[in-house]
Amino acid sequence: MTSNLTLKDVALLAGVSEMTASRALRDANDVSINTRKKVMDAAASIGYVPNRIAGSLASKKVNLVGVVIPSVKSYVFSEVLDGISESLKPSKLRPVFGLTDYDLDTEADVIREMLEWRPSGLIVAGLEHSEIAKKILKNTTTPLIEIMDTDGDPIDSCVGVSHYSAGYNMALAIMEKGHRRIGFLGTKMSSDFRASKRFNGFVDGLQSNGIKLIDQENYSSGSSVEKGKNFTAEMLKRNQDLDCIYCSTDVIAMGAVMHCLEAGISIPNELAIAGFNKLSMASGLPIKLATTDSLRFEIGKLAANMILERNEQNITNPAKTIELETSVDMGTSI
Amino acid sequence: MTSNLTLKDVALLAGVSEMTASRALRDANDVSINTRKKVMDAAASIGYVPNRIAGSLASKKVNLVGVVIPSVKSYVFSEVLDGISESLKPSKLRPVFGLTDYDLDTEADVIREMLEWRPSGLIVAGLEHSEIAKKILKNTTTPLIEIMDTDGDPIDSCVGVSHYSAGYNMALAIMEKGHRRIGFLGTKMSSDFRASKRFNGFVDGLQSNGIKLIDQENYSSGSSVEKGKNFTAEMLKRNQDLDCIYCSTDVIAMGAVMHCLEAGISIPNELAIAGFNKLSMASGLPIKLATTDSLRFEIGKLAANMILERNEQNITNPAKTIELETSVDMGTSI
DNA sequence: CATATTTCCGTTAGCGCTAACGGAAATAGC
DNA sequence: GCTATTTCCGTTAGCGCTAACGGAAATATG
Repeated sequence: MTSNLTLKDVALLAGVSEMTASRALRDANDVSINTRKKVMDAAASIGYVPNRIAGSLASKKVNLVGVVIPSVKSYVFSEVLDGISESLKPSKLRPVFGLTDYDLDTEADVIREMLEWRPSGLIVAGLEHSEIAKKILKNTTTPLIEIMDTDGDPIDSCVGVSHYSAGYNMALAIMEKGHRRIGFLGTKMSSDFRASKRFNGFVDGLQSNGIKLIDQENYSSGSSVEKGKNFTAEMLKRNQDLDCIYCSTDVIAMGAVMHCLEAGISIPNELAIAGFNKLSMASGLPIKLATTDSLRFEIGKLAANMILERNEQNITNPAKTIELETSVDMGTSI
Repeated sequence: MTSNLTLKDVALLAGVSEMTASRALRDANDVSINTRKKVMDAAASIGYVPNRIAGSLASKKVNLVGVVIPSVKSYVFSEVLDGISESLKPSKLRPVFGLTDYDLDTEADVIREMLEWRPSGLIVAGLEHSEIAKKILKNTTTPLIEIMDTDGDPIDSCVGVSHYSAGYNMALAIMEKGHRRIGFLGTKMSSDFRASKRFNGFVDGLQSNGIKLIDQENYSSGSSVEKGKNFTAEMLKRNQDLDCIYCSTDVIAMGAVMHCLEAGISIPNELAIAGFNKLSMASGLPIKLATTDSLRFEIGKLAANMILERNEQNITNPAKTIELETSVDMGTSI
């Protein structure tokens, strides 16, 4: 409500019509310097705050970009958001975030609610959606960018990396370093499709050299350093000859490193450890963690830029998929 | 645009008036079961997505809550957002986030933009704002909750902890453990008011026992484990008899711990370390970090609940400040 | 100086929806 | 049976703003 002041109040005070006041405040170009100043002063003096709801309805333009992500707690999507914010900053578009909590039904609800606001664009994390969500997304004319992941069929445009390849290439890198008795540690992947793709890529990568996973642990609930530590200990107890653990995220890998530090296990001589994401907080570790940069910031930037492009041109330009190349960051832990 | 379908299309197809269609879709209570079904089916068959812009303008209700925070990268505000999301989930209100990047001018812009949408409430992190922002906030009738921090003068309502007390009490806890030669490590605090309040409280706490800070380092740019590690090394080089470092966040404290692990410094015998926030990722460390829980999740929940309360009652209930009690979590690092 | 052009501002008509009222049909009451 | 009540739906008006047009005044053109 902010107060009940409307454009009429400003116009009356400035002694002009509502239309002129509207133009002056939006600095459209059909207003003289004098009247503009009058209007501006009038608006400032009464503390007028324009009503964007009304403005958007009249102009049929809503300068918002919906961003649908699973969570803000995972240290992963925050950088995506940052990239989006940076790209949109110089424009009139503003991001609006919605959280799905890794649940596809919630995602469908969030997407529907977002579209009810008629945003200028929609950025959605991931390629997997419920049937309802897919139907809604296919039906809309709002520019849509699915991000993070390119292993699948985008509905419209897409920016991401191949998580399958990331897993596959990490397997090759690990084997090249001579490791053969390899375990996998991650969270239950039924709802984390990208982690699951990395896992599949990793297994196939090992397979290309005739190697099979010795052990795997998929614990439920989210990633944490502490769980990484505990499950590494358990896995090593089960398989005393294990010489490498691939973790589905750096957070878990940090836990694995912590266990080694505590137990006096030398990395990578006695145990090699690799993760995924290239999280900045892992950079404080005594060893440099082997990982794959998931290019989160860049993905955010590019996705937002695609929305901006589509908004400038009125022509509906065609769907485009950008697959960013990842490479294994060897570090000193494998 | 989502498509150009309007209520009129639905009404026509269902053979009812726009008003009836509107009522049916919002499940207002003046529609028979038959016609409701007719309308629902019609809407579903053509993939109608209601236009909330128009709806909000007509009903003068915008079920959004603006949330203004500095950043999503700091591992701190994500839990606040989570608390807010959880509180709002069962209601019709939805959170909309805006980022200020720790800049008060940006904050003022974000607040202004938020208010232009006439949200049902506004949650803003911190008590320090630019003069412009203060003027806007004082002028608005939108329920406002300032969060995180209670050391200052709230404009309207407020939920948070006393950062001054947190620093003060940590000083007492550290001295009680027998430490006397104490350093402080943090980021430059000109823009991080809460860190600055903790620092002041800490210094005053030491002072209450006649103790002065031996050394302090305030590096620019954000917190990171790596910087915590490096600056700890430097500080120890400067002051070889230091027996404790208080870090302005757990992230920095983790870096300090990392340095000790690498350098073979025993914690807390040779060096005591304390942080702030009680971040979950610190729980994987070999020692339990002494810290103060900043109650981020709870703050988010309470703030959102206050908005909900205000929305239910039409009476403008009075401003309220909730100061949550913090306590020092001793851990094993001091 | 008359005409063409530009600059500036107002009027009209809606954007797509809902609040509020009113009225017809269906049900209840006695 | 007729009136009182409830159930259901439509009509009117308007939320606060802007697009589009048009027209008067100021300036330019030759």
